[in-house]
Amino acid sequence: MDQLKFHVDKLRSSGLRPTKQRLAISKILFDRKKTFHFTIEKLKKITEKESKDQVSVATLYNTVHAFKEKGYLKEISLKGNKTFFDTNTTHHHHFYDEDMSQLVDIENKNISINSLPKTPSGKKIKSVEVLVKIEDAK
Amino acid sequence: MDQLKFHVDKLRSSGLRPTKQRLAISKILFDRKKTFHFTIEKLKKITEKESKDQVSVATLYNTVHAFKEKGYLKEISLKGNKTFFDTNTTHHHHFYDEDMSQLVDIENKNISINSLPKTPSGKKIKSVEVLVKIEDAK
DNA sequence: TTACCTGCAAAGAGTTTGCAGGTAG
DNA sequence: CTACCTGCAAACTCTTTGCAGGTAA
Repeated sequence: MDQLKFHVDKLRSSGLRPTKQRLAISKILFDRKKTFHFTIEKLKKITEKESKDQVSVATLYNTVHAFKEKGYLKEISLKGNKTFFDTNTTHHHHFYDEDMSQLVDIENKNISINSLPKTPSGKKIKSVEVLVKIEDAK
Repeated sequence: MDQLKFHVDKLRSSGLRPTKQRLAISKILFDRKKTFHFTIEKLKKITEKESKDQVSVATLYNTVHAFKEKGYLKEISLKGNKTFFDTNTTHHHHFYDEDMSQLVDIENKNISINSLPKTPSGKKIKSVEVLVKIEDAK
């Protein structure tokens, strides 16, 4: 069962033991071909539907945060109360549909920035994130 | 007293009566030459220092939100628990120093984006926001 | 066994809301 | 006067933490 090993390794390398609940979370997050954008609330609903074992919010939070620390997940800069995570950890950007509260990836190669002002002294650039907000066409 | 009229008008046009507390808030926000970035918490500390009248959080929230609805303030897309507002309502971008939790404006003309991917069908672009995260140079 | 993990529930942090007394028009 | 506004505190939402019983190694 190589698929299982994949998830066990993700958990162990994040400093977590592979328990039933955590394996269920790992499968939901990483057994997909396309990028997955989610909030803890959304992830909770999916575990309730897809996993036979109950998963508490405490476990969701500590597992997601461990994955994020390890770099397997990225947190997205968005205003609002809820925190969004992204399984696409490459350098990329987003469309954000506020009406639908939905994110769509924009590949980095599809955006290019011509010029940037000088960085404040003593500082260096850590990342450049572009957020394109969209709405229904009139 | 033209300065007073300026603030009274800002409040009235936002659908609010000009009370002592609200005038104090308006002065703190708009009597400045430079852009002001703030959270409700920061604004509360300033009112405690600069205004002789006490201002409750309820008043801070409803006044700031009315200004935002009217377009006198802009909410900034940033991850995290606290909501950031900006007195610069023009189309512009930001440097964000996460260590200092501090924002610096980048004028729109100082950034140019070469290409954008096609917008999802049935949608149109509402805004394009660039966030440049910075950190201490090594 | 031992150390870590679980669900639960309580605690925190930021924001919003309900209310009784106060103020602008 | 009337409608709106105030401060206070309670309520809400999302997230974090403490704990007693359970599980991986």
